[in-house]
Amino acid sequence: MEEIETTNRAGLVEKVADYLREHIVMDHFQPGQRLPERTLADQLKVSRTPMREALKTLAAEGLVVISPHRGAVVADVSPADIQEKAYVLSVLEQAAAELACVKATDDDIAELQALHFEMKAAFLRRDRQNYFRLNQEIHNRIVSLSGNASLVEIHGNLSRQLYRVRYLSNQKNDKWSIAMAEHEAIMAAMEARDVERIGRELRNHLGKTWVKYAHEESAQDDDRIEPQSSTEIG
Amino acid sequence: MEEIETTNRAGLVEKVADYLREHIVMDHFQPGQRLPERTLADQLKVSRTPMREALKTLAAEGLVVISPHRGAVVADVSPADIQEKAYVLSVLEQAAAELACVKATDDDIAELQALHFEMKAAFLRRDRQNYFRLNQEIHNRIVSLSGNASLVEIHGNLSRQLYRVRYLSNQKNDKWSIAMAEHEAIMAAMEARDVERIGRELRNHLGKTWVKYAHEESAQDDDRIEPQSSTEIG
DNA sequence: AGGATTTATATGGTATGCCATTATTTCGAC
DNA sequence: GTCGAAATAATGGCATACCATATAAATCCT
Repeated sequence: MEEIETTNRAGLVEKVADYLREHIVMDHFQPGQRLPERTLADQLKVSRTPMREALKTLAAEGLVVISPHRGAVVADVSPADIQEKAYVLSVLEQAAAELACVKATDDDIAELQALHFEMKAAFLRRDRQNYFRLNQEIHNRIVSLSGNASLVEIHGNLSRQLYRVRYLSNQKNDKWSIAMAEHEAIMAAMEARDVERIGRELRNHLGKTWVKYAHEESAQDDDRIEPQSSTEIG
Repeated sequence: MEEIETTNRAGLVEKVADYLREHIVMDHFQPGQRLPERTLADQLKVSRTPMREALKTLAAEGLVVISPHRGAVVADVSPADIQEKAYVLSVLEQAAAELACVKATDDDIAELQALHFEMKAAFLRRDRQNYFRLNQEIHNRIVSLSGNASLVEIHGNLSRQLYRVRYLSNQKNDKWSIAMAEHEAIMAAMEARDVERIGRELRNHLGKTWVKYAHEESAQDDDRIEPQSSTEIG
């Protein structure tokens, strides 16, 4: 069933980490669920060592929690945790947007707008999948345009920790139009290179779109994106 | 010479990580220096496994960089890196201070002021050691008072990454009085619970005190704090 | 003599075995 | 019958041996 290519074992821990991350993020492992290294290692046909290191990596990313002599469990992100992390994320994205607003080239902004219109297309088609993906890409792109590597890295980590709840939220969020309007405003501010305004819009946009949907999760189990990870990893 | 207590081996990786972190942060390992796991493990009388995991932990914290099949080296924090990280740190501390300004109890603020006056005492005595320690503690305390665990954690990581340069900067910084004045202003804003003002003051305070001292490091090797880690670890 | 190729050595990556700790289950006593 | 204690099973922590790769050095060819 689940197996990882046995030849070319270089970077095994990365593959295992990616695999586990995908499954955690896609909510195939419930929060609080134990991740016994021996069992998982056997299932993936790898030894315990890369599994241990992969779990440690995910622990550093905040997706799992490792307790001494207790092992690893999927991080249980409480509603309070989600709000806290979401707040930090909004702070980081605001800072990033302000930097990007100044440093981005016209081409960068053009590309951003292209993505924005792609997303709008997905929005009009009620294509949740692509809407979600493009939304993510736009936010990540803005952070990248800040030109601050540290900011990019920290934002990425935090974003991953919130990926699951954001994904689940997107599945049931009926306030697409509001989010779209906010995105329009953000893009306009970026185009006008209005630092003050983009900060305000971004801060306003985040923190209210999907936070309140926290922990209504697992309400429906159908219509999920299949991780495809077994094929990607092998 | 360097050895770790053989009994009570619970949490060995933490001890090893603490040991290495201390030495890196105290600049006993130069940036770019290789950290061969086998050699270090032998020196510390531990096996490679906890050493590997400790290095992985430090890599996650950004203190070392691990390249595939190349091993771990002490992270070389370039001046550009320092500025980037320092900027993110200032953003985080500003956000934290704004939260703390609202959420802190009167007792919290009183304790903060007590620390502030202790620091002022150290300042008047030209006691760099305690001035530095108290300064650190005050900043960390403010972040704690934000009540945002995620913010505390991320700030802590980033702060550790900058500890070395901040420490070295403190050794030669002759602009103590300016920093002190800024601290006074921050405390005043906190006491007045003026969110707007504390954000401004904090943002102003950080980013100019020690950033420009980046990478003038290793100018003097005397008058350092000895890590004391061999005794702490054992 | 200089450069390239090959080989040797050092170092990281992975697998596995043993030991310590913890959780669970069962048996006994109240 | 229930609560507690002890034993056993399950799991993580650590050590070590083996394998793959990269870097270096040395030798050979040009």
